[in-house]
Amino acid sequence: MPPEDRKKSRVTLLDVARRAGVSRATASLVIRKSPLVGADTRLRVEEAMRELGYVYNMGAARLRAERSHTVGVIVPNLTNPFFAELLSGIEAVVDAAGMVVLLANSGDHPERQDMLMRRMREHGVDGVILCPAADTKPELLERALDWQLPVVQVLRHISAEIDYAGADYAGGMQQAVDYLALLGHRRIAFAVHGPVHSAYRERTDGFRAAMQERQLDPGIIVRVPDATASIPSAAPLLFDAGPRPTAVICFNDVVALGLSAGLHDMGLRIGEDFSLVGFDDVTDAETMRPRLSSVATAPVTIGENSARLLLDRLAEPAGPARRMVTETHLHIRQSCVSVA
Amino acid sequence: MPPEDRKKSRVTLLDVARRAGVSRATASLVIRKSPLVGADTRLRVEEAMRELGYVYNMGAARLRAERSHTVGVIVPNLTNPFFAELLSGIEAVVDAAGMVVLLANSGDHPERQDMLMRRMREHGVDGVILCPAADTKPELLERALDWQLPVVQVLRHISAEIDYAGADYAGGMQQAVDYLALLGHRRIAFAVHGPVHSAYRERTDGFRAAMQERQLDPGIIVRVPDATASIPSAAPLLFDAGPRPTAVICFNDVVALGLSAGLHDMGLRIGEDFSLVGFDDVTDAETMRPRLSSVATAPVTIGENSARLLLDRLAEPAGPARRMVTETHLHIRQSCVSVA
DNA sequence: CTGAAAGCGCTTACAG
DNA sequence: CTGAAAGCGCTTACAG
Repeated sequence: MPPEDRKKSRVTLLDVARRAGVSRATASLVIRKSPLVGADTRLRVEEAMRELGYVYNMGAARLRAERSHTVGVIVPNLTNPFFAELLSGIEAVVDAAGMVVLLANSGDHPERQDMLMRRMREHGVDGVILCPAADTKPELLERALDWQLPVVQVLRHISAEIDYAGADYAGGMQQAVDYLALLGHRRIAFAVHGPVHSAYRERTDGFRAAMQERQLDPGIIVRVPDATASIPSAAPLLFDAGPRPTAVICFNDVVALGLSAGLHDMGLRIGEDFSLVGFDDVTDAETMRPRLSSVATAPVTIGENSARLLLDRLAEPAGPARRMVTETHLHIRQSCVSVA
Repeated sequence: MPPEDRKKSRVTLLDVARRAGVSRATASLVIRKSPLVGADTRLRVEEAMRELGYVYNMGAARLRAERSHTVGVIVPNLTNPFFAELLSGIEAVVDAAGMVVLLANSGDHPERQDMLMRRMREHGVDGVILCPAADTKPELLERALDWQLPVVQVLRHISAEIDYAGADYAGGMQQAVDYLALLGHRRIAFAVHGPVHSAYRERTDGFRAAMQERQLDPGIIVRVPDATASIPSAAPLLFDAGPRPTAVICFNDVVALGLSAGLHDMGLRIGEDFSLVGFDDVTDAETMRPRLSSVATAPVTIGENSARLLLDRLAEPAGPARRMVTETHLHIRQSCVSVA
């Protein structure tokens, strides 16, 4: 108990062992909860740890054991609430596994992402969960394979040979189109923005396929600005592109929020004069007025899935690549009307 | 170049040194960019590193050097966009300093937070940026001091002797009250929610002081649910608490969004029949309709400040505690009307 | 400007 | 069930 001259040098496992009258190896076994140690010995060691204020040194352990209990997470964006929810799901399961996340933001720049992957490696992460920046070269993943660094792709994928957790975006688009078609809409626009990547393509292709399947014009696609604040003013674009749509499906809820505001500014009443469906179903969907009907992609669940995939991979490095693609669900609220 | 039987064991600094025909110490100096090494030697070593595919092992370095180039970040919440922006600011400056963030979510539970602090220590972080959970005991910080673990408080503070980065919440409330008073409002409600902590108290006290200063009734305070989705239905509470207010100041934008929806549901037109001002000015403020007038607390900046504070502290462990409290700014948009 | 030696705090076989 | 020894990959003085 008397701290004596602690302070100056950290208390080590050897100190604990000496105090408990056992060898360092035994103390080490106690820490790792090995069943090899007798109950009384265990107690003595645990008490010594408490008395001395011992703190486990992961760094030293990792050096010897080659495991860091650390997972890298690289996302292209941190301010989009969608990624915040994803991150929250990842953090929860990583944490529950007794590990900790190293977070980094690639800003959707492949070069930065390269640098970050290197940094993660230098820090000895056991694996990384990566939402690949747009235009990431597949080589990045091959290199990771070379490095023996387990990677799981989340939300976006660039290689079929690597674990992946995402949602069935194409299916989600199908649900949105089906719903609007059922309400009688024939001219349905699709509003996109942001960089092009697998999720972008799946959403766009999903929209086109669903429209074609119903013999509807799949070509009313408008691109709105990436900057959130500029989206509202882009609403008129919806009516510049050929046939006047009666509804719009949005690439994500950020676009939906922005267009909803912009349409309002144009004097259109969402859910009365015009229909709008969002994608992702973030919490804002419920708090806007009219409430936004949106395709739920459950980012928290995707995050959890990606973390579980990685944990499984660490346990079974050699297994075949897995994909966890969750179904989407159209959350119907108030932003759509049926048309005659 | 020929990888030979690499794969099985990692290439170490000794391998690099041998390849370059120098000693391990010299190779180490090259890595750390010491000026002691001759240009030609440096080049030879760098080439050897490239040829061998050498990766620096932070873990080993940290063991010897007692620095991990790692900072822990503990927040009470990850899904609130406000924290996402904060995190984004932190990540940016930590990253720019060549360090990496270890992220954890306390869920606003002091016990979890204790566990996380311990975990951070075990992982050897150089310091931690902490947004203390509500009801955190000050002892937590004293212990950190004991541990020689640099901590900076962010957004909320529980000790004046520890660095702190936040915003002038009371001043922000003053701005909100002044603005509404100028528009002629006399009965102004204050809608709060969430756990009680320093920022909560500063906002509440700030509201009360500003109201009193203007001889207005500071007592119309209503508590709305914590769950975002339940806030709209709490809007009627505003009119149950004594004198009928003509305006409401919200604890944060999450409350503002929710009440805005709820007031709309009651048939009130924000910015015409009723006035509402938010707090934090997150991106949603600009995209809602009517646009939300909100007190900007600049979470990204606060995040940056906290990270800089920590970096400074690492450079100068002994200096006096510092506080960086940024001014708020009332961003006037469309959600308020003047009353006769 | 470069090299040989010791050591950071653990874990891992290997004996007993 | 416990102990003595070696080693993980670096950095840190200390000589030269």
